[in-house]
Amino acid sequence: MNDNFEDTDEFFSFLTGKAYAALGRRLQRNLKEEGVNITSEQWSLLYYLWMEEGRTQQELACLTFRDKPSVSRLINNLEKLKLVIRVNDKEDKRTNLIFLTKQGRQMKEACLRQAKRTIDQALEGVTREDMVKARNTLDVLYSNLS
Amino acid sequence: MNDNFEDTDEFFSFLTGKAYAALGRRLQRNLKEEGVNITSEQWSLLYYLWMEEGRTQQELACLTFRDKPSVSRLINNLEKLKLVIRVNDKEDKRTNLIFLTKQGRQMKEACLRQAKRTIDQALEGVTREDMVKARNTLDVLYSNLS
DNA sequence: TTGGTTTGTTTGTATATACAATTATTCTAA
DNA sequence: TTAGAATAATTGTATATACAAACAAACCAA
Repeated sequence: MNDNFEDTDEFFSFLTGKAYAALGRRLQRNLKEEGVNITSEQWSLLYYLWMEEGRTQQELACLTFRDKPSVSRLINNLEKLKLVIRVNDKEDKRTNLIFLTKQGRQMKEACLRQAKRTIDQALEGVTREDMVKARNTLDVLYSNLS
Repeated sequence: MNDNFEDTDEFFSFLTGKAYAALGRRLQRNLKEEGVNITSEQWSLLYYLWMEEGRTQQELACLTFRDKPSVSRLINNLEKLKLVIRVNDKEDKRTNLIFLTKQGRQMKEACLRQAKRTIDQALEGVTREDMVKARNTLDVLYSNLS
């Protein structure tokens, strides 16, 4: 990279997270159309539970790149919505295992369908190659900063 | 894009915004090292004021891709920190023009320096070409969703 | 000129996030 | 076996965000 400050503008306008934010808003909107009222953040946590239940909050924090308090509070909200339950682990009482409720499990189909739809909308005109490349660049960036 | 759900995983893990979040955290940390205690969000708003003062909140909202309430509250906080002031426009009393205080103006150098440093840290091992490509991909994505 | 619309900002309300400190449980090493 | 370290989760506090609704000023058309 060269040294002038114009890069600052360039860089931050590309990485302001606007694409990410727009994607989250669209996902939420698409879910709403399907009658599902959850946030994109809640979606991302549920996603890993649809893949496999009984994870710890710690695991969910790792998977979703959040800190533990954030996950704790996300789960509070998901519990209020009756989509998940905390089950205190009998083996290790410090740990909560997070399970889907029946209602949470039933949403899976519709939610994955809307996620797919959101992605299709987002990626119109983007080749798979470009998408993978961008992903890799962002991954390098993330690991540089971690 | 093909149709299987594995893409969902791939896609969302790349676009969880983790790179963006990590960048913001690092910027904030770097600023703190320099003795500047502002958030990365506050930085991004100040950035456009360092380039040109006297902008309206509306303009700042556009430039930073935030909604108007978000900008209003960001400015509340920046006012508390004595870094900016609202000046009610005499031509159009609906409008506030946002100016830097002396203190806000003095931070420019240090803040831009730390931004540059943050970017250098983030982009280690990333070619300019890859960075521009990723940026373009994200821009397409954003415009698809807007 | 006046009444309806548009525009710029703020307020209300809910969610999400970070960081630091705390609590509760488990592990571990003397 | 027990005291101190490590681990899982929660709480406190502050910031940022979205969406909807409210408010005030300005514009505009009949």
